[in-house]
Amino acid sequence: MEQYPEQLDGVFHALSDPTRRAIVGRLGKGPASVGELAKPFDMALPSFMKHIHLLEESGWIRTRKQGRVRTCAIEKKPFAAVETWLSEQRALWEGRTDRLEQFVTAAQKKGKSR
Amino acid sequence: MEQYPEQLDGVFHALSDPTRRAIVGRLGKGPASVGELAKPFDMALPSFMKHIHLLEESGWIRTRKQGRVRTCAIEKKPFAAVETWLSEQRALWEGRTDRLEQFVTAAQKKGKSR
DNA sequence: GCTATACTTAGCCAAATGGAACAGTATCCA
DNA sequence: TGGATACTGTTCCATTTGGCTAAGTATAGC
Repeated sequence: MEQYPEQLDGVFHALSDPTRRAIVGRLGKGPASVGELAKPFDMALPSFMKHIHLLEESGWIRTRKQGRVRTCAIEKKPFAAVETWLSEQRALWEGRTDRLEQFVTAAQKKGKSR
Repeated sequence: MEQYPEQLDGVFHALSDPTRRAIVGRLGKGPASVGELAKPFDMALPSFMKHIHLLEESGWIRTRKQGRVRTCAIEKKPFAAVETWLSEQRALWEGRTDRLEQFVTAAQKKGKSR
């Protein structure tokens, strides 16, 4: 149930940048190449790549290079980590831990598969 | 439904530090003074205060000074903001937006008041 | 009034972040 | 083979972060 705190550091830090949230948002609709992802942003590619790397290191995306194209896809585990943290907090301020398990399980069923 | 993106920057950034997550966790159990909050941390007070200020600016806590004691309490709005973002993402990858409203409403009912 | 308490303000520092430019490398296609 | 495409590696830069110390202010209590 508990997350390794250092992991959460990265998970949340990744979301603190609008470019990265946008990337996660875009990948929610399906995988895409770095080039595709970069197009909407007025930013040099190397700068953009830093965000891609950070997202990969923090676990939000996974990437695979085939030929000269690197394809990116979303990872769902971090969402669960964030949800777990949220529900732990709610459990605290509601003063009862029994709802914790309930809430997480329900949330993950909505998010369904992996 | 949409959040102002700059607000989300701060909301997530605040959570990317373990000290700040711990403070939020502690305040989930009820209000506390800066001194009380700082006790568990092996950190100079001015350093600790920076975290308090950042949490206040990002909206996670509200503080009030009475006499020489500043008391801190949790704010619940940012939780809703995070939950909204999460559910928007889920809605995306589930390919249907109709569940979005549902999920948020359900989640907020669990978090109840405020 | 004096002293201890509870922050505050100010300034310093090393490391990390988020951007840039420029020059590679590795494929793909004609 | 030769050029265009899609990254990648390297280096640079200003700003932000997260910590520190030292000194200051404002109550609270005796």
